[in-house]
Amino acid sequence: MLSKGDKTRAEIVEHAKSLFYERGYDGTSFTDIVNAVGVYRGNINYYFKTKDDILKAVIDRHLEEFGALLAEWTARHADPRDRLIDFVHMIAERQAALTRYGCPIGTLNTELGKDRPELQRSARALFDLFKDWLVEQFRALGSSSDEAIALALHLLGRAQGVAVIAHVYQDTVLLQREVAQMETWIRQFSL
Amino acid sequence: MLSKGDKTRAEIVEHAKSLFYERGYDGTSFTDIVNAVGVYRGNINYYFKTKDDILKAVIDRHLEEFGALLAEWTARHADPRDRLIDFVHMIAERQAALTRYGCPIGTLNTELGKDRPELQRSARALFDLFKDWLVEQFRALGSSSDEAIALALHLLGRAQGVAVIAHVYQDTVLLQREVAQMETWIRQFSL
DNA sequence: GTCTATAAGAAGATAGAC
DNA sequence: GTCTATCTTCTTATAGAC
Repeated sequence: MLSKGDKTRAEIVEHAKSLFYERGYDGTSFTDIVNAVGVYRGNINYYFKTKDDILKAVIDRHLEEFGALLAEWTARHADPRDRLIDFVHMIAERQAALTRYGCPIGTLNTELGKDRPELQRSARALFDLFKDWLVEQFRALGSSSDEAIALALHLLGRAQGVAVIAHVYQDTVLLQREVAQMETWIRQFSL
Repeated sequence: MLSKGDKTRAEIVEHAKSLFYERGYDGTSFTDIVNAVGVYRGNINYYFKTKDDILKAVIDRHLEEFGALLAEWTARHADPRDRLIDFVHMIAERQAALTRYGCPIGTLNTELGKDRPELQRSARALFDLFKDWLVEQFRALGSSSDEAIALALHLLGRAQGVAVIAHVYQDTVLLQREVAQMETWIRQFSL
C-alpha cells in the first residue's frame, strides 16, 4: 500500500521520466515537472534534494520497466531466437515515440555522455541491462562468451542506428524495413 | 583575403563548432565561446544576432568540411566501393573523438530533434549531404533509386549505431570491429 | 570593430510558515 | 507533507562609450 507521499513521489518520477525523454534532461526544468504533476514548486525538493537525484530515480524506474519486459520475453519463449525477435519487434511497436523523440535510452546516454561522465555511468546501466540479456541469448545459441558480447553489441548498435535515422527523418517506413532485416539476421542462427 | 572582422567571425564559428560538439548546443554558453576565442563579451553579438544564428553558421561550416571530404573520396576512386570504404574508414580514423563525444552530426540532430524541430531541420542537411552522396554510390553500383536510398540509410544507420555504442561504452575495439564488418558488407557488392 | 556594463528572465536550490 | 517566497547564479541579449 502506497502512502500519500509515496504516490506523489512516484508521480514526480513518472512525469520526469516522460519529460526527460521528450525534452531532454537539460531541457526539462523543475517548473515543467511540477506543472505536469500538478503540485507546487517546493514539493519536488521535499522528495529530491537535487535534479540529479530525480534523474537517478528516473533511471531506476526505466530499469524496472525494461527489466520486466525482458523477463516477459524470456518467459514467453524457450528459443532464444524468438526472444531476440521480441526485442526487435519492440522497436516496431514503439515506432511513433521513436521517430518523434528517438530511443529513450540512447538519447539520454548521448546527452549525458557529452560532459557529465558521472551521470552517464548511471544511465549506462540501461544499456547494460539489454546488453547482458542479449549476451545470454547469443550464448544460448552456442556462441562463445566473446562472440556473444560482439553479437549483442552489434544488435544493440543496429537498433540504436535505426532509432537515430528514424528520428532524424521521421521515417517509420525505414524503421519497419530495418526491423525486418534484423529479424532475418536473427533467424539465420541455428540452435 | 580575410578582413579582421571575417577572421574574428571565423574564429567564433570554429570554436563554437568544437564546443557544440564537446558540450552540446544547450550546454555551451556565449561565455564559453568568447572565452575560447579570447574576445570580449559583446563581440559575439556584433557578428551574430542570436545563438541560433551561430548554430546555423556552425552547420554551414560542417557542410563545407564534410562536403570537401566527400569530394576528395569521389576524386580519389573511380570504384564506388572504394569510395564507400573511405566513408567507413573515416569512422575508424576518428575513433578518439567518436568514443569521447559521439558523432558530431548524430548527437547534434538527436539534441535538436527533441524539441526544436526548426533547428533540427537545419541540422538534418548534414545527414542529407551524406545520404545523397551514399545514394549516388549505390546507384553507380547498379541499384535502383529506391534500393539505393534504402542501402544508403542502412549504412548511415550502421555508422550511427556504432558511434552511439562506442560513445556509451568508450569502446574503440567495438568500433574497429564494426568498421571491418561494414567494409566486408561493402565489398560483397559487384559492379 | 572592440570593449564594458547591465538589463531581463529563467534556472536550481533553500527557508520557513502552515 | 504542502505551499509560498526568495536567494543566488547563470543565461541570452542589448545599449552605448570608445
